[in-house]
Amino acid sequence: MNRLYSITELTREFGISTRTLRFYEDEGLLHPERRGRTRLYRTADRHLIQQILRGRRIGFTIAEIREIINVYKEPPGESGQLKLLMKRIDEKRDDLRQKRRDIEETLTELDNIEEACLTRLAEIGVST
Amino acid sequence: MNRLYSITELTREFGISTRTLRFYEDEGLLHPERRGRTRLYRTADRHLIQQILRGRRIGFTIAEIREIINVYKEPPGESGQLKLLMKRIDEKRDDLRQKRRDIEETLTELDNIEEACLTRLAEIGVST
DNA sequence: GTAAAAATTGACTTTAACGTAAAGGTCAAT
DNA sequence: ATTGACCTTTACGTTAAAGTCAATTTTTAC
Repeated sequence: MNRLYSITELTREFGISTRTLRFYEDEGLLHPERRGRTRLYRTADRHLIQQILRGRRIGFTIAEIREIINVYKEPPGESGQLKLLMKRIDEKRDDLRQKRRDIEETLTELDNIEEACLTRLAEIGVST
Repeated sequence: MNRLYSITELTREFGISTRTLRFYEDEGLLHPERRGRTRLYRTADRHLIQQILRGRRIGFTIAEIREIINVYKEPPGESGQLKLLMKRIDEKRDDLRQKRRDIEETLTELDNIEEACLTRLAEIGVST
């Protein structure tokens, strides 16, 4: 399954625009091949896009996403750099854990609101 | 404990700027009292700010936060409105669940990267 | 081989969520 | 009465992440 994807094929699959994919390319997140001037995306690119979108959904900036990608591509070799990276990772992790707590709380809150809605509907006498 | 808070007191507590609090007020999220021209925040306002910041952390827009606040203030009385609201809530919930999955995955990923860092450090021969 | 559909680049625009700067009012302490 | 710490409003600036538009190619379909 090492087929090639066109840009619109991917925009449809992921619900994003061509502008977005080119923007990510300009930002150095993607490097699709070219046949002439036309972009051709491989499976690896597809995976990268999934990661990028996942990062985007949880509020990472392009710069942060690029940083993670780059770490995968070439992890730092020097011990100072490695330690710094680990510190940054720890911070990010705390961030994400806080976010997860926020989400739990908000989910509970939404449950409560919905409950109240149902009660209200019952009062009004509407069958759900 | 129904004391009053000044604007800077709250900015310090929450690590935000006065600009931000005034902005939230302009956006109709907060309505602190006034003594003369000076804003005075009550405990209820403090709680609201916490909710606002929580919403912000998980990526809600001001409009979405305002919407939630307003639902609390005056839940819709008409059945059509209620049903619409419930639909919106369901969507938001799906959103948040997706986000939670994204966070879990990313946390795992960060663990892996950190692991790799530790391995690398050991190779280099640095004692952590 | 030609027309329509799809892709390209480049430049300009937009939106949200504040930041920042100007220009000053208030009040307590020195 | 001056300093310093806070407070105010108004208004323009900034940044990230695309959206939009126009003017070309390029590809695909017939």
